[in-house]
Amino acid sequence: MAKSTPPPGTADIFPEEISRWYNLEDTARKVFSLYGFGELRTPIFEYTEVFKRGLGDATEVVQKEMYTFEDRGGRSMTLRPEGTASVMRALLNTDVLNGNEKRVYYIGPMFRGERPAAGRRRQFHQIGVENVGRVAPELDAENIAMLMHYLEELKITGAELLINTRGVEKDRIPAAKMLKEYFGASIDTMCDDCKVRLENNVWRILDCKQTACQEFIESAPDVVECFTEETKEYFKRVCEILDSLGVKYTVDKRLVRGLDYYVHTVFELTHPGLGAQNAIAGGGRYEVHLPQQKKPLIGVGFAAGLERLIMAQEALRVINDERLALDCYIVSMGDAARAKALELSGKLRKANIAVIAEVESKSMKAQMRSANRLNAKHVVIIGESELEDNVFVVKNMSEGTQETISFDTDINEITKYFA
RNA sequence: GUGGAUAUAGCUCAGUUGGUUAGAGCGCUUGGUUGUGGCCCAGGAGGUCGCCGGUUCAAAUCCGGUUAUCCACCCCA
Repeated sequence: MAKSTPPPGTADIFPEEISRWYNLEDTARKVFSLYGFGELRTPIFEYTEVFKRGLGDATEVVQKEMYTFEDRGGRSMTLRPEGTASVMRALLNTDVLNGNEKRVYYIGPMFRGERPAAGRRRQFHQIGVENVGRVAPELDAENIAMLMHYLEELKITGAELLINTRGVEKDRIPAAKMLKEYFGASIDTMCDDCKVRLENNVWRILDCKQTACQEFIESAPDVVECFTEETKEYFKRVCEILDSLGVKYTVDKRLVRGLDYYVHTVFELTHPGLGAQNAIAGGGRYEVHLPQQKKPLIGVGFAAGLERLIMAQEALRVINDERLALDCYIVSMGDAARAKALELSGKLRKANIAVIAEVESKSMKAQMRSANRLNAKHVVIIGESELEDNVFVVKNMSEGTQETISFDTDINEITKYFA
């Protein structure tokens, strides 16, 4: 069949389902602004280096999921696979490097060349926030609290929050060494992915789901033991603040996350209503290195997947089906009446009344059915007799009542009939 | 990249061990007294059964290939 399907992993979003999206976006704007965040819109593609450096060369995302292409000048560009790197690149133009705090959020499409599955698209949409420029456990905790606040407003209940600490660079050197020694002893019996990870990203082994690797991961030494007291204290403070804010969480020592820029607090929010791809949001504290920058940009943030938030809402039967509100549908009989209908529709729209005028010569019954199908609140009827008297009829569809109005009536007066 | 499932009307799906003009519900459309919607009733339109090839007197049905979609692995939002 010659149906037209969009490219794999992409989807058209039709007017009937768009109110879900408005809801997620409007709620985000409302909640995030309560915490002093403003929207930042960055380009949808960047120099490839921004992501390579920003996310880390060894990450899965950079290695095999990016949509990279050459522009006409032969420069390597990449469709953004996530939002943080672009935001940091943009903020270089501000004074964040001097210790000034910036609070921004973004909403938009992201692109990863993965095999589509439930809750996983190649073009998907994220809402993310970044609190950049300062390091404080209070901010890590507030970031998580804001995410929970957002979810609450979306009526998404039953989500599980997992948190962990990744330490900072100086904590990781001894920790990575320890893990390497530990896993090195049994790497021969572990999965192929882990063999690679042992060399370029030992931490990710802790995240491995292969059954063959489980027994080794279970009894792996606790990396936190290698962390400095300062780092441990930082995480403890984050947990304490979350407790005081009444945020429920579970510490998961195996939570690593896939991007290299994370330090200190990392977290993931999962929901049982989603299937295998059950993370609806994730984030943490980060240090992002950008091309030609000596100092990394520091911040804390999260990103939530809009498609997944919608899946969670649907699983919870959160109703959100505002239909297109049509104030008026104009039924006309004959060419002369139709001309009058178009004239009237123009006037009504300028008075902020949403109007559709029927343009086909259908029977009145058919036109009335159309009005009903479109959920019109009122119907204007213009037939031959109305034309003769220079009037039109306004019918209130829910009441079933109707009134006759002269075309000469002042528009402000006419408007009242559509209230 | 690897595995599994599916592919019939705009949508959701039936279609028996191959057998005449391929079905239902919803939707769409026309009408049910001249110009009034929803409910109800009666008609109507709409499908090269994903595509290509094979087996057969005969294929939506069996076989092979191909493409697409979905699900899972993986990874993450």
